Amino acid sequence: MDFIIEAAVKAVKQLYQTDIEPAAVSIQETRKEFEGQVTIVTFPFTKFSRKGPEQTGTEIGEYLKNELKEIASFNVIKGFLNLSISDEYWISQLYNNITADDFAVAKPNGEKVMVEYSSPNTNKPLHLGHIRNNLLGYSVAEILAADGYEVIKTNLVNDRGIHICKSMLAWQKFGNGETPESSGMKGDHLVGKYYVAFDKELREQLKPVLTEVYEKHDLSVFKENQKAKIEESLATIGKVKEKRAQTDEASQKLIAELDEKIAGEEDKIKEIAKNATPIMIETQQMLQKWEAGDEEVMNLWRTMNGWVYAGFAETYKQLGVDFDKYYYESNTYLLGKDIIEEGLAKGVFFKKADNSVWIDLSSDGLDEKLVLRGDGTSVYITQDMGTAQLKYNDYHMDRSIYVVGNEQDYHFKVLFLILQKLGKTGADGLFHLSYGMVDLPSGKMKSREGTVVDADDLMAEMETTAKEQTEAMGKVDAFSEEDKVALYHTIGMGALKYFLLKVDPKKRLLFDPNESVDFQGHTGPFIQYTHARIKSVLSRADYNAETKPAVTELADVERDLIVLLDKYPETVKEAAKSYSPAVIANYVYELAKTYNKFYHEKSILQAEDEDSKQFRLALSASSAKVISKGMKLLGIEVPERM
RNA sequence: GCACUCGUAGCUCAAUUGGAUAGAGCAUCUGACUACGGAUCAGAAGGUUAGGGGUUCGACUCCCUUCGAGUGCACCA
Repeated sequence: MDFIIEAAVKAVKQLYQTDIEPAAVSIQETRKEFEGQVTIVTFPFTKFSRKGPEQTGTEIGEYLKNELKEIASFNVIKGFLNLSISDEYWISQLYNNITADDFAVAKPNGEKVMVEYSSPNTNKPLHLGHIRNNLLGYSVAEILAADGYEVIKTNLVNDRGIHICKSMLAWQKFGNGETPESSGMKGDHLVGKYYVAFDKELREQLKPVLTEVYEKHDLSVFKENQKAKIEESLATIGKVKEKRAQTDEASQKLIAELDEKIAGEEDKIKEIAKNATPIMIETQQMLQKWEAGDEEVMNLWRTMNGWVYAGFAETYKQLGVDFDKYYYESNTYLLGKDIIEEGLAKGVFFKKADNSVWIDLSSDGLDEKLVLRGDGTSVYITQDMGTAQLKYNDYHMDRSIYVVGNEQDYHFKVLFLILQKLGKTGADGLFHLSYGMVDLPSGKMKSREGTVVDADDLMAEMETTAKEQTEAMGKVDAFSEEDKVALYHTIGMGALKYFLLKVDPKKRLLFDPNESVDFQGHTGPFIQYTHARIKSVLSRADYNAETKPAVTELADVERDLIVLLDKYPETVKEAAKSYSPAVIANYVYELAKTYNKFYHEKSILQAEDEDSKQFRLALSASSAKVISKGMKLLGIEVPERM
């Protein structure tokens, strides 16, 4: 609708002798209860016109109507100028733009963008939280590609570290040589099983250590600094308990607070005490061996990671996501130290007496942040600085997007700020696509309480539900077994993906495992059904896409449909700009809904005449095309029949 | 304690980024052509946008404040 904005700018200049920016023209879709398709808000112009909003609107309306042949009529209600654009214009949009093969196919914009997503740990299988991450990352990559970017999808695999050693050690101790082949388990699940086994053993071994602390008050197994921390916590617990004893039983809120405080301190002690268990000490030793390149440990590491990768590959395939480039932390965890040197030389970082390196971000409203330990070893952020540099060296991308949960907001704020202060090329193009956690009705998913929703299980359940629902309708009896299986996958995944993607990424998402994902209403299958139905109609008709039927007037639903279809390219732009698949999801739903309304109101195959029929077929074909394109941006397939 | 995020119909989500009478789906109730596919469509009911104050011609949106929920504040990753 740029031509309207342009004309409005001209109108203000002609009528009120004032130059305004195109961005200053507030333009929006006309609300359904009023006549017209495009509305200009005229309140902002009253200061130039020095007339009331109605009169200003009328004057601009008159001007536009004379100036633009596309404007058939207008009406003014309060400060809103509603423009009715001619049917001729909409019909020509359909035939000249929407039905064209290159409709909404963006020209390459010459910019490169990297999208990093998934980034799993190789010690346990993927869960629902990972699913959201993967779907978001994949979809954002698709959307950016559709907007003309060259996209590189990357996966930074967390394949090393103490947590990986935990499952390795547990397998060594309790595994009896079990393999995916011998157990029939998917590799990632098998490794996850030993991660759980480790945790169980750790809890057993923790009991005597805690007894030492709480009953015998013997802290001799701990190092000096650990001792000090435990003593501090013990002292706090003592004080809080005293206060609790004096508190009136009636003030329940205060008691709850105090109990929480005690639990918090006890957790701190537990964390420290864990390190004194034999199994944790062994794990630490294993990690040291790994870092030293010990042959036996490396072999075990390679073998078990290999199992996990095979498992992940299967999950990714089911999910329909993929990557152009894998980075492994085992290759990147030592990076970043040269950047420390660089930062020190530039005066961005400073050194403390114990040789540790820091950055002072207090002028940016943040704290001092450690970037290198006193013993010269890296911390998390050191490594991330190095990896950012590595990625840039590899691809020289203009932008880099990290799809990571919002619990790491602070980390990325700091990381990006550091890179900017270092004056790194590309630092301004960094963006943390921070998404909300997936919660259950009971709150967070907790592996210890067994409430984690496993990715593979969930996908399998979705397919089963799709199967039940479809069979109940008895519409696929003619399908081959193979086609049925494929269809159930398409529908089940469509329901799941749409359910997760229709919500604004920033917002937390509630998932109730006891309530199956819907297949009716505002859902993926609703949209898939609409597509299949259109295809069914098209297959029964002799649709001629080449000729242009002589149609000059539109029914309201027909016009609504074209207006929506016409909006698709700018919707993709908006989604790309805000990195939000939800924008696409809501648009496609609106489109499907409008098509269904049209379908019910207007007969296609029994249209009044051949021109109308061909016109409605063109509308139908275009709707199917845009539904299919939009859903593809969400990573959702649409079936021909269902 | 400090910082950040969030709070919209019973439930799950929208609201063109400050615009008109806050819209959808689910659930509830009422209807639909002997069908171009009923996983659909039409309608009813459902709201003090957590509460209070402010800025503005105009506030779900911006500012202040109270309440409630979540997350982060390691020489862990």
